[in-house]
Order: sequence, then structure tokens, then C-alpha cells
Amino acid sequence: MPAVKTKRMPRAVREQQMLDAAVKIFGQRGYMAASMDEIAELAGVSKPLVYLYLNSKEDLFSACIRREAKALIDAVRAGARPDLPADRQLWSGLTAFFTHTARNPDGWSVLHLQARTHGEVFAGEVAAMRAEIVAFVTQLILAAARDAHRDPDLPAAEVAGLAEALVGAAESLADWANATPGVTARQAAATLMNFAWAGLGDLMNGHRWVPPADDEGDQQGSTSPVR
Amino acid sequence: MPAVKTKRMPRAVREQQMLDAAVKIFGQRGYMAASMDEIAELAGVSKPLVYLYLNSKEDLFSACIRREAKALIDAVRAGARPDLPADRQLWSGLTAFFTHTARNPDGWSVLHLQARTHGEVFAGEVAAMRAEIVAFVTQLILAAARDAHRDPDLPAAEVAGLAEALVGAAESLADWANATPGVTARQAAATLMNFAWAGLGDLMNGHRWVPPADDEGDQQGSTSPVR
Amino acid sequence: MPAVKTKRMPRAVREQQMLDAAVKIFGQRGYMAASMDEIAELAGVSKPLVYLYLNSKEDLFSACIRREAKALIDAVRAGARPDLPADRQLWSGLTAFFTHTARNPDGWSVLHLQARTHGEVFAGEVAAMRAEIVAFVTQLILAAARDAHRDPDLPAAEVAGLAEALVGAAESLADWANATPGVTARQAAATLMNFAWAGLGDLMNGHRWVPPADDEGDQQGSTSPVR
Amino acid sequence: MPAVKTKRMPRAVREQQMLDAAVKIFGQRGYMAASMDEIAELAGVSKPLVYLYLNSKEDLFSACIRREAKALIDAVRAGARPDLPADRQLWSGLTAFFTHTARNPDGWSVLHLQARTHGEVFAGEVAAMRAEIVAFVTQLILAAARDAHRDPDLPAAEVAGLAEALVGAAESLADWANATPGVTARQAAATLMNFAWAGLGDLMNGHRWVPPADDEGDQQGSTSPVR
DNA sequence: TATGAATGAGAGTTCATTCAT
DNA sequence: TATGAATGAACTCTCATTCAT
Repeated sequence: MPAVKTKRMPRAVREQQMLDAAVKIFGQRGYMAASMDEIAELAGVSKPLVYLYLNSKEDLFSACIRREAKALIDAVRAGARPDLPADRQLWSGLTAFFTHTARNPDGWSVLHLQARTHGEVFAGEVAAMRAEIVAFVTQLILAAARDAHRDPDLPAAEVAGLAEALVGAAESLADWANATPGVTARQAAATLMNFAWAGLGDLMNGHRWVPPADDEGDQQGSTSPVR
Repeated sequence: MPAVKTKRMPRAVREQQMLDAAVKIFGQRGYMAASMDEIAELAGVSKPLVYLYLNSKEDLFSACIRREAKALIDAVRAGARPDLPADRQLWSGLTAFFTHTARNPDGWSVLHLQARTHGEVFAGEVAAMRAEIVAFVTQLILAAARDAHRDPDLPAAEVAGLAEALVGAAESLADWANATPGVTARQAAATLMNFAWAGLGDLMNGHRWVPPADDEGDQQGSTSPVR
Repeated sequence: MPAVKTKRMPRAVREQQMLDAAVKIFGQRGYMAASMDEIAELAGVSKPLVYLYLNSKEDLFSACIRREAKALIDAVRAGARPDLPADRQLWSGLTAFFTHTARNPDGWSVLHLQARTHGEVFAGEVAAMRAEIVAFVTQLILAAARDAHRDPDLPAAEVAGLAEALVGAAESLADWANATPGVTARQAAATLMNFAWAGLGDLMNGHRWVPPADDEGDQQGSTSPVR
Repeated sequence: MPAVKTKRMPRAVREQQMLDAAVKIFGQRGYMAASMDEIAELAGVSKPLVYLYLNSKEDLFSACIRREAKALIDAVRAGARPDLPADRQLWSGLTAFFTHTARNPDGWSVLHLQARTHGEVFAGEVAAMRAEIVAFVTQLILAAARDAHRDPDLPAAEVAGLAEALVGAAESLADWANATPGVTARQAAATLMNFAWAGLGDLMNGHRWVPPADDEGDQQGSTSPVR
């Protein structure tokens, strides 16, 4: 199923066709197993043209990462509604996120799976995008604290860890949702909200789970999670 | 830096050396980018010997997966203490998990990153291990419910999603901890406990975050996470 | 002594060059001992080009067999003259056959020697060609019977055996002629005609050599071949 | 189905086991495709022992050729009965030949198929055996001439060609008989006697098939084969 | 006599990349 | 703008052969 072979298209269009093909192949096969031959064929052009426009396999992969990262960020941004309370913002952001990853499984695979397995260069490009999302979530956590009129004295490092955990959980759930038929974006988002939001709330109220003083042999409990 | 060339070792020993080398190379480069030459050199043996003992690149990779999966499961099992309350069990299991992944970053990479990007066969081997862990966590969640003498009427599907989210979050945090200098296993475990345990407790009390009825246009909040 | 390196030739031409080289190498070394490197070098191209056009060593060998089989059949067909009496037809067919095998020793080696030692697939391709020739000879034997206005009541099975023997003898003589300097195609053909034609004639007259009733102990001769 | 592993056997016995295995493998796979591993396993010994006794793959193959050549010659010799008339001698020799090749298909394959496709060294070893047989047949032809009390003035070269043709036909028929279920050694021998003996007789009476003076365009017949 | 451990050398095959038009 | 023709380099895998015991 190569693209219809239309000759003499403007460069920008051809490039998008190539990127479409590349994202699909890279997403399904991985960087190393993807072959430029297959990508060119799927794009409906000759291999030299791919090189003329995208320069090399590495550059092509980079371009895929950048395009898909931007698309994902844009989707999440479009889902966010700064006027809503923090929990609603998180909810809509998550929903947008899961919707996008469900609609673009290959792009998501490129970002989350493939880019991280090959060289620091690619990983760096993804890390930049991820940092943006973590920052967004961090902001929400702090906003939630403000909404609650509490200054729960959360140290920055702790907030960072929480944001990281939330984003990490979201990423894992995206893979899970894509791999599990019948799980919708809303369900994935709801699962995560249920899982995380109360915990965050507790934290802000100063209820935290305190690790036992000593790993071995100590018996002392902690704030019981079940009230 | 090839291993010291000790000659004429019994087969079982050589095999472990080869697996050590293979896990390292596979973990760092990925399945496709790893070359049998490099693995053999790192193991301090000739390539034919690798083939004689491990048969093929695929089989070698499989053997790595199986060995590392077993090691991980064993580590978590050794960390679990069935006599403790559920939260303490989760805590010690998580600590063991993060400790193991921190000490075996290459093995963890093989399991979590590399094995999932190449062929259903490999993914299946990992999935089996993951299923064991998810089952363990699921058990803990149910035990927590029992501990609290509540029958919170959590539907099985919801418990599955929660366990999935928890395991997913743990996996992501393991990557994060490995990539972020200065984060200890205990810190990672504490972050996740804080993040998750209170939420689970709330859920069992029937406090759940209810998504807005309609994505577009509805303004009304929900159970506020921040009290 | 690689072929003169002429660059940028149309595919069809290059393919023939490759087949030329392959037939030579396969014919001289055999299928297994022939190396794609050597073939590519003799063809004056790089190995990848051989693979691009001919796909694999097996396919290349198959292509050689098909090309050489066709050439041989065509040569024999071109030599046949359906208007002549049967003996003359056989003579001209044999002459064409020995001429062709003498001019294409490598092709003949591929067909007769090499193709039969590797896998049923290859043997099958040659068998098809051989069957055509045997059919042609069978026809001639029957035509000779008709020419003689005899119905010698030759059973089909016997005719088949005779045709087989004649073709087998021709094949062996082709090898012998190629290996023995100074033996021309005409000489080989004459030898075979002398050897076979009178015997056939006798057979059609009902003079056949009758084997002794019992292998051991019987003394009695048979129709003496020498009158 | 490796040979039963009996330890510490006298060298001569072990060598025969190895040759048995080697002939089987060489005969079925060909020289190049046969692997020393497979031969050693089939022989029920370790590879170094094969090298200790037989020295190298080449030497092993040579030994196979020599053993099988001797066996074949011996079989034919044992079948010959110098006291009989020439035709009966030929008959019994042929029968012995076809019987032996039918009982030792792998050995026959080594001699007739495999040895001729690899290097002049091996071909030479077979040629020596073949020469013996051709000499035997030549003798018979001359004896037949004597029996007939004729000195048909057959030039030596012609006799050589005839013997060659007869032996070649026999070789081809051996392959054919081995490949065609239901064809017995006696049938093969009878076919060849019928095919050849009358022709020889005619020749000795001076009836020979005379080739047309000119290949192209000449119409002139020849001694009609059908009287 | 006999073998487990080990390897140098080379096979077929594929791929990212470029040249010439 | 676009492509058929072509290749250097690297990969997985196999094999005949030897060493040390």
C-alpha cells in the first residue's frame, strides 16, 4: 500500500509523506530494523529523494521525533484549559494525552519506545519534550496547593518526584491502553485520576506515608492508607 | 576491555560470562544494534563459541531475558515479607525492586526497554514476568481492603487498572531513578508510596474522582482532591 | 581477470553478464564451492548488485539452470530436421547436442553434473529438460519402426529403457568428449550412432539378446551377437 | 541414529565405522555440504578422533573413494567368468555392476556423482578405477571379435570410443535404476545388452553407420538401421 | 585411545548511502 | 524535481581444524 504515485509535488508535501511513512515504519520496527528502502517505498518515492530531502537515516529519525513531539505537546496544550480548577485541568490534559496516543500509536511508539533505545542524541530530543510535560504537571500540583489555600511546605524535590511519577504512570497507561483492546482514553484518564489525585490531596494535607526507619527488622507502621 | 582471557573453563561458567556480556551490550545498544562480535569480545571468547553454546542471536537474547526476569522476580520475592501488613509489604517489595533495577541497569534495560521493541516472542517472555508482578500487587491491594475490614466493592476491572497503573509508575520511576544521579532506591519507593497509597486508601473508602459528565462545556468540578 | 569494468549498464545486460559468470563458476566449482564473491568479481560487479538482481545463491543457480537448459534444448531443436528419415534426424540431433556441449562445457557441467547433486528443486528443473529430450528420442525410435514397416511389438517399457540408455550414453559421451582432447562432436556422434543404431535395428527385427535363465551355473549362450 | 557408542575399539574397526558414516554423508550431501560434525556423530565418535585417524576432510573423502572404488571393482571382477563366451561375460559383469550400485547407492553416488564435481585430485582417483573397467570392456570387445573369427579391422580409437560409450551407458543406467523404483539389476543389464550387443556385432561385420558427408544440405542416407 | 573446549577464516546476505543522468 | 544503477562495510552464522587433558 504505497502512497499513490503523484509526480512533481511541492517539497513540503513530499516531506510530510516521507515523515508519515517513516513514523509508521520506525514506530513498528524500531530504528535499526527499519530500512530506508521500506520507508521510501511506503512514501511512494525513490530512495535518493528521501536522502535529498531528509539527509540521512539519523536526520530522518530526528525529524520524526521532533514532529511527533510537537504534535503531542500541541495536543496536550489544546486540551488544557487554564481557567479551570487544577484537577479539571489535569483531567482534560490527560484525556487529550491518551486520545492523542491512541490515535497515533506509531508516533507514540517512536517517542516512548524507539527513541529511548538508540543513542543519547535521540533520547535528548525526547527528554526535552518530556520536560515540558513534567513542568506542566508540576505547575498543576502547585496550583492545586494554592487552590487549597495551603502551603503544605512541599519541598521542590518532592514535587518533582511526584510529577515524574504521575507522568511515568501516564506513559505506562498509554502503552497499556494501546495494547488492551476496549480501553478508551477516558477510561485510562479516569483510572489515573483515581489512582493519583487523592494521594496528592493527602500529601498536601501533610498526610504522608512514612517509611520505616530501618529496612530490616523494624515493625513500625506508618500512616495507614486505609482510614 | 575484554574480560581477562582465562582458558578452558567449564561450559556452565563460560555461558554465564557470555550472558553477562550479552546483557550489558543488549541493554546498552538494543537488540538490533548489538553485534555478536562485540558480545563475544566482551565475554572474552570467540564468536563461534557463543554460537556453540547459545545457538543464535535470538536465543541468546531470549536467554538474557529469562535470566534477568528470574533475577528480578527473585529479588522482589526475597524482599516481600508476607507477615507484614499490606502497606509494609508493598514498601519492601518496591524497595527491593528499585534496588535491583539500580544495581542491574542493563538487565532492567533489557527487560523494560529492549525486549518490548522486538518481536512478539520476546515481548511475551517479559509479559509473563510482568504478569507475576501485577498479580502480586493485585493481591496486596485486595489484602489492604481486607485489612481495613471494608468491602469497598471494587470491581475486578478497576483493581486491574490500578495494579497496572502502580506497576507502570514503578517501571517509569525505575528508569527515572537510573537516569537521575542521586536518587536512591528508598527515595524512589517513598515517592511512589506517597503518590499511590493514600489514593488507594481513598478509593477503598469509596472516594473516587468522578469525571465530568461531558468533555466539552461542563464546568462542574467533582470530588475535590484537596480537602 | 575480472571483466572489463563498464559502468551503468541496463539491467538486462548486467543480468546476462552475471549469469555468464555464474555458469562458469558453478560449472567449474560446483554449487557449494562456488562463492558469490568470485562470481561477482568475474562478472565485474559488486556482490550487492548480484543480490539485487538475482536474489540469492539458490535463485542464481536456478536461473543458470533454466538458461542453460533452454539453450541446450534450443540447440538440439535447431539441429533436428523433421523431414529427414529417423536415423538422419538422430544423427543431426546428436551432432547438435555434442557441438553445444563442447562449446558450453560449463553450462553442460551445471546441467549434468552440478545440478544433480544439490537438492530436489534443482534436480527437478533439469529433469524437465531431460524429459523433453528423452521424449524426442522415443519418438525417433518409434518413427524408425514405422519407417521399417514393421510393428516389432516393442513394449512401451522397453522403448523407455532404450531411450534412457541412448540419452545416458550420449550424456556420458559428452563428458568424455569434453575431457578427451581431440574428440570432435562429429566423432562422438558417429561413435554413438555406430554403437546404437544397429542394435536398435536388430531389436526391431525381433533379434534380442536373451539373458540366461539363471544367473548361477547355466552355461548356454544366447543369440550370438556376432554372426 | 548414531552407531552404538562402544568405547575402546581397535583402530581398524573404528576406521571402518568412520568410512561407513562418511560414505553415507558424502554420498547424500556431496563433498562440500557434508560436515565433519555430522560424520563424526553418525560414526559415534568425537571429531578429534576422526582427524586422528583420517587426517583431514580431503583425506577422508579420498579414503572413501578408494574403498568404494575397490569394492566396485571387486564386485565386477567377482561377477566376471573368464571361461564363458564374451557376451556372457559382459552380461554377468553388468549384472554384478548393477547389483552392486543398487546395494550401495551412497558409495556409487560418491564415485559417480560427488567425486567428479570437486577438484582434479578426486576425479583422478575415480578415473583410475574407471580405466580398469574400460580396459575390461575393451578386452571383451576384442574377445568377441576373436570369437567370431573375424578381424574386422577395428581401429583402436574406435574400440576405445565404443568401450567408453558402453561404460557411459552403464553408468547412466545405474543412476536411472537407482532413481526408478521397480527396476532390477537384471532388467538394467538386459536393457543394455539389447541396446548394445547387436550394434557391436554389426560393427564387427563391417556394417557401420556412415555419417553423411556434409552436415548441411546433404540428403544421402546410410546403412539403414532397419533391415 | 579418546574428547570437551576453543577458534581463524570465510560464507551468504543486507543496508545506508551515492553517482550519473 | 527525480531516479535507475551501483557499492563499502558490516552482520549473522558455519566449518574444518586444533589444543590440552
